[in-house]
Amino acid sequence: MFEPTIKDIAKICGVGVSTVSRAINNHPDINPETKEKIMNTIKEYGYVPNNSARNLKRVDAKAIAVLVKGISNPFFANMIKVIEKECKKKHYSMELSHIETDEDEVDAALKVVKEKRLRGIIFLGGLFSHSDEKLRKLNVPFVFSTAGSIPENISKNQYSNIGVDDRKESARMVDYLIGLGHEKIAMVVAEADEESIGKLRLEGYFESLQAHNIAINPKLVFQTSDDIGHFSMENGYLTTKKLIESGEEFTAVYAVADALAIGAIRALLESGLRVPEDVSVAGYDGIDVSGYISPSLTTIRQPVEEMAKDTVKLLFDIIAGKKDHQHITYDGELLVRESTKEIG
Amino acid sequence: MFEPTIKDIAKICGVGVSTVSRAINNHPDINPETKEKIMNTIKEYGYVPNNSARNLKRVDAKAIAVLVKGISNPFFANMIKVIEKECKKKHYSMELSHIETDEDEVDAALKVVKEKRLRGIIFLGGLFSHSDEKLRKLNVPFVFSTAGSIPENISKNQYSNIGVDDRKESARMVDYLIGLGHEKIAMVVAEADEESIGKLRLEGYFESLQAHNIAINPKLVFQTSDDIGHFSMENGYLTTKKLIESGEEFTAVYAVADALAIGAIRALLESGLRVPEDVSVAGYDGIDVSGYISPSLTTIRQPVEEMAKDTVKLLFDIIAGKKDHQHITYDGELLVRESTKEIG
DNA sequence: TTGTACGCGTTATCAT
DNA sequence: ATGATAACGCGTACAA
Repeated sequence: MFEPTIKDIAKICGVGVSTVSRAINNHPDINPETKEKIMNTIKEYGYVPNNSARNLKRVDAKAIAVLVKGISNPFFANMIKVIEKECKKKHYSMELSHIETDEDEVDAALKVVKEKRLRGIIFLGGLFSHSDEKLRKLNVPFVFSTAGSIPENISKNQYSNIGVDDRKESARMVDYLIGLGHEKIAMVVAEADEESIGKLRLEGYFESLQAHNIAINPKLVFQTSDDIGHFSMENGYLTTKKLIESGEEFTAVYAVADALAIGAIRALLESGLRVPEDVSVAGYDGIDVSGYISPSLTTIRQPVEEMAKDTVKLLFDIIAGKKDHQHITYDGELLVRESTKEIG
Repeated sequence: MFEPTIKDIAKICGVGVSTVSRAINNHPDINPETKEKIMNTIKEYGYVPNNSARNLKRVDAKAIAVLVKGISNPFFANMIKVIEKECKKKHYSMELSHIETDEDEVDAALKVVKEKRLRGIIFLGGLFSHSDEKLRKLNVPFVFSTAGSIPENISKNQYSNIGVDDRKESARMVDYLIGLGHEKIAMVVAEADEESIGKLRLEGYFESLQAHNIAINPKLVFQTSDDIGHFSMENGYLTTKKLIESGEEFTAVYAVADALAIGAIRALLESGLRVPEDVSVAGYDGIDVSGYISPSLTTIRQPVEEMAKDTVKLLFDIIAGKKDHQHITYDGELLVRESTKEIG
């Protein structure tokens, strides 16, 4: 199989390599006829420019990268779409890359920046446990998005952060449940031990209970299993089964993610409990499906579109030198739906 | 900001570049002490090898790429996970890349192969409308997965194909509904006009009706809107609303995707119709959530895990020259659950 | 075991 | 408008 290079094309056309390069890259200084001839040979021979070689030379890529932690999270799918659309508007290309749960996102970022000469990075998901020093190495602007609340350990002028305050919003949900008369609120939580959204949301739960002088009952806090998808419906289902079997009394279940809540509802229903008549159920995230199931799920919706748009805008502003790093917190929206109900 | 290259590291360590290279790439011919010293300086200076330069030199990457069309499809998330796991077992790395709906997957494949010197490609989703000629340019083995049924227009020894026969499985679902006594089966279909799974599944519907001598009522076939996500719950919801408003009589709704079916159920419920007492609903795909909603959804489950595993295995076998291209068809599994019911 | 030098395919600079 | 040529950063053949 013959893989033509730019040299081959040049030779075939009887021109220099730079002319071919100009044809490919839409440079102005080129005779339209020459260009057309070159483009035709390119098509004829199926020439595909080697991106590695291009990136090697290129200084400036007019591109950004989006680094997503946890590809399976449907929550990100929407954000990515919006980000992509916004990038297109600015004539930037977007490199999407996903990182393993156990991979260091800053290391990954370091790599792609070097490889592709990007102008900026958006981190979706993941944690904040990065040293100032490492972050400094990343000498392109970057924005963390949907990252819970702002950690105190790194200097704020190193990076931007956009997201909702998970602790606060979580407390708001529990406030709401308490307002409905619930006091025995069971908690289904994932990844509470790590520095993650799970922990923040659990803290919000504690915070709200304390604020209302309701004693915390540790027997009502159930951790999901580590063996299967942490935020999966299956995990919500199994964990809620355990809760039911524990015999502990409860009038509401609050799960730190909609997927978990959906599993929880199923588990309750199968045990003969009605939702919301016997038990109220609340979730967090506001994923699409939460509004289509029956009963539809009361949850906290994050303003995904708005956040995504602002993330891109902010990043471009920083790239253009128009702005400094910022830390923006959005309010979540409490979506009161069918799965929660006032009690006696 | 100083970005050290391999030369800088070599100079700092007082060694040649090749020694540094050997240290990085775990080559055997190197003094352990030298290696340690080099690795330390690398860490100290935060040296990150430039991947573009590496790829440019590299002939053989021990890596494959997975090209996914439609990142938002939760159906693929599972497959990708399995593929990744299998790749790790073989000590291959996996490059995940997503393609726009309107992008040509073969062109995209051509690019990544050149850029990364990959050994093989797995296509997830997407269509088959590619010319033999173009496919031939892709001189690494590739496997199409979950691609519906096999098209006749390209030579089968050019590529492999793994998937379920969407037309047949779709017919099976309709057979089942008819077996329950349903004759007025409404259809919610997406992308029926293109050469896609939507069309195949619709054909299966026609096939089954004809086989049972039931007249096809075009007024019961509803196309989803093109304006919003083709396979989204919202689209299923809105389309079913239209169906209900049309006044056409029906006892069952068959949607060509679970997401659509979930939207359909919601629409029916909101209109005061009970599922399955008044209307049976069936989906297709077997995504996780279909088993957790109430009523749980009768659907066709594709053997995702098995297919993903076999896809990887087959690709590796072809790479190793152990096998020729193959075309494997899996049987779907009819998951009879709560959303369908026998009628008088 | 280690170092030198060349080339991978492209773009940018400079000359023409 | 076009062509020759020097980088880009790395791996590797070959020499030492």
